[in-house]
Amino acid sequence: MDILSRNIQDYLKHIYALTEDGGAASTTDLAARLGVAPASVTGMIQRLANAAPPLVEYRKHQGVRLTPHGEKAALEVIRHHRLLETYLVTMLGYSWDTVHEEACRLEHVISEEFESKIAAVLGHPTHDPHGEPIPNEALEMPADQALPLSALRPPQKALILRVRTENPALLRHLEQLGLVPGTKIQVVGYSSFDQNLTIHITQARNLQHVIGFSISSQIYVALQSFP
Amino acid sequence: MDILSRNIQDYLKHIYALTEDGGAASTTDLAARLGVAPASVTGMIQRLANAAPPLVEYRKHQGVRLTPHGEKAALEVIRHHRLLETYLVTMLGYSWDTVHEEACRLEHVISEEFESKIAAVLGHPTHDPHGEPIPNEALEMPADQALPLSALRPPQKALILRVRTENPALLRHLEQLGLVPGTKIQVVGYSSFDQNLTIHITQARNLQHVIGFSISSQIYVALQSFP
DNA sequence: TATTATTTTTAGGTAAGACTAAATTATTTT
DNA sequence: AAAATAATTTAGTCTTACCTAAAAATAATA
Repeated sequence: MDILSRNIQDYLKHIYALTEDGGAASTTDLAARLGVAPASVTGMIQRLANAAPPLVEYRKHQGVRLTPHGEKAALEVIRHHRLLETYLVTMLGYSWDTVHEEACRLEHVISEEFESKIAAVLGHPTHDPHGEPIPNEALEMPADQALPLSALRPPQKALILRVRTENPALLRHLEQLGLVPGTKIQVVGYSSFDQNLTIHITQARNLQHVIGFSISSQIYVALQSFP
Repeated sequence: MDILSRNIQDYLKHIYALTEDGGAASTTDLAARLGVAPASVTGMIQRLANAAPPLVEYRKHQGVRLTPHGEKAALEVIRHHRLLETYLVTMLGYSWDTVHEEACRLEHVISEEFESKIAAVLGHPTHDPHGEPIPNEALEMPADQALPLSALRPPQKALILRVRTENPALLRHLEQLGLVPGTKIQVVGYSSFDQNLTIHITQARNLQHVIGFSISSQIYVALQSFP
């Protein structure tokens, strides 16, 4: 298992995402993300677990996690992806809702030389245009204490760190609302019935939006100490 | 045959190169270029000829040429490749002997949006770093009356237009000699025994090199009218 | 025309995925 | 605890997209 196919790289990338919280990734979740049948996932997982060296740790019915080897491979792909997104937006004028697709294709083919050259041109960025952290050259993920906006309650204040979605329509919507990384907000309302949050954008005088859980759970923020 | 595999794209690219002179491309030549057995080429050629629409015109034992459809596909790949080479050298500091490999991988995955964005950033270049013409957006190849340096005899003068090789070692060698696109030269010697040419570099006072046929036949020039 | 070189055919192989259907195992609910 | 539901795995197939070696056919050349 010397060179990993694009497909395998994608599996690893998604397993990484599903296990970031510390748990294991289930067959079904992986299948849903990858758009294939659960049985296909089991098959691939078995291949990954039996590879030398093993890329995942797998016990039947318990889900998978990445081995150190698998994690390294996943981080390599993720670094490629996020550097590419940053490059495309910064240097080629891509909009943040269209970069994902292009980066998904390029991430599997660029060389280490390409990676290091765009990293240098960009000044070794630590976050991509969506605010996602970019693993450094040693593949260490910059840590931050982000929590989902959906966890906040009035009158908490926060700084938007990242937007965890690739849905182009949603990204355009968020951009319109001004809910992008770097924006300072205050939660001014919460409805326990539908979990809607009312968000006030600190910088703008009269800007206020009501957003549902499916949106607020995808926006990650850092709490601002309340004076 | 809606989306063409990388492999097919490579076949088309090489068929294009082998038929630029007007002739047909032979199975053996193609096999040699692609690094596969002749039988494999025959098989693939038949697939390409039977595709809808057909990508090549093929009669047994007569070699292949591209159909208009196949040519269009080939030019698309070639445009990608040459724009990428130009971009990598100009914007990311690649050296002209290392770009080829990177471009070969990227050429198959970039979108039309990517293509048009780098073309714009570069100011719609007509030639790549090796002097090879870049098809324009309409996939028309810029014409020029280049002829191989090996065809010149003393005391003809010429301008180097392009260097038709991807061999990194040879490219480095040529760069050292100063035999790069844009250089003005004069042929000051010819040996009919070994076909060696003695080349004087016009701009430099005392620079003179003796080069063999295997090199001079890969350098393409435009004749300069002799005053 | 005989020989050589090239090309094509034949027959078969591999690797990477994906799929369905049936069987098994876990988890809930009654 | 038994039954029902949900999730997972097995087993067996299929497709695609190549590749190859050896034999046969064709074309080119001495």
